[in-house]
Amino acid sequence: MAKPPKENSPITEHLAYLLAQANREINRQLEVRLSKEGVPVEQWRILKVLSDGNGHSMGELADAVLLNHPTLTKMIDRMVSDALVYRVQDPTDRRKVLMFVSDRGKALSKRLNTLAVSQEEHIVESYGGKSTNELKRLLESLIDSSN
Amino acid sequence: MAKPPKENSPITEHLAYLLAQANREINRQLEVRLSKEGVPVEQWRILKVLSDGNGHSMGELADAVLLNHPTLTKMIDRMVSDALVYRVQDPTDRRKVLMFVSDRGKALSKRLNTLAVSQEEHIVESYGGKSTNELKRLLESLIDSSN
DNA sequence: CTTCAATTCTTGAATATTCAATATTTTCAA
DNA sequence: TTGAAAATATTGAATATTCAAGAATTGAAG
Repeated sequence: MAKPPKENSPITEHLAYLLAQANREINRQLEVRLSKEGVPVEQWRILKVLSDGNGHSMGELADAVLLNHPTLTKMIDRMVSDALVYRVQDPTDRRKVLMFVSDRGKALSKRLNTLAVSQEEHIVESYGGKSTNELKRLLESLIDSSN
Repeated sequence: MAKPPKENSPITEHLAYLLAQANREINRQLEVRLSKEGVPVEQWRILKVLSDGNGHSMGELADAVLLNHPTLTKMIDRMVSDALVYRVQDPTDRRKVLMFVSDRGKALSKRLNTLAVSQEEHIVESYGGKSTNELKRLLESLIDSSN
């Protein structure tokens, strides 16, 4: 039952490749939707994570939104300029910076979520709800098994 | 049965996010393996695709290896310097450039494949052969349904 | 306590990617 | 057959990402 690809089998049989391809495609579609608000996918992730209203440290946030620390720092700089988020020094550990979403950021986040949800609805339509749920379940457990 | 995320559900319930997360994780693992040969994942893809021995145009290749044209051009420049691949102008359509893999490139490709296969074997061990195959099948059909 | 190592975030330089424009060749309609 | 439009690949400038180093704070061992 276990069938890793053979040495000479096409690249399209590698899990790593299929994941990259699927991710690229879905990400591109999402990008198109979000471009209505002129915002990259990463900013949607950031706003979504911060929208729980709690402060999140840069380290936490970087993990959650799948960005390296320096990349996140620079993206947050831009978002601060756009008044979408703001920094507060963590009073209990002054090495840390806690990020919060502004009202403006919350409003944008809401609009972005609508767009993201509508994308997923579109996927569910063409791909099927059952497949979508199975795929999600399998991805979650792959991620779990990789830690 | 169809359950797209609600507006306020966590980002971890979005297919787009799960794909990005899984891809990031698996890609990172592969990167570690391939670093033994000092080669980025994209070069593995390129060498693998070219290893069928046929000439592939830059356009074809860019699609196959999931890179934009200019990015591919520059990566190929490096690989030409490293004598892994070479360019030939397509005699039947001189707008096109056909890429071929050199002997040195073939040898490297073989070693890279061993590493990539061993990664997938490792995934199969911890994640299970059944899950791996199901996941691959679902990813393939997601990709199909997105065209 | 004090000092040294670890943690957290940011910065700057090096590197890579992307966007828009260019050059070349082919296609095809008039 | 000619000339305009489309297709293909590359280039250069603008942008973004990454790597390595730095600054500030905390933790913890002696």
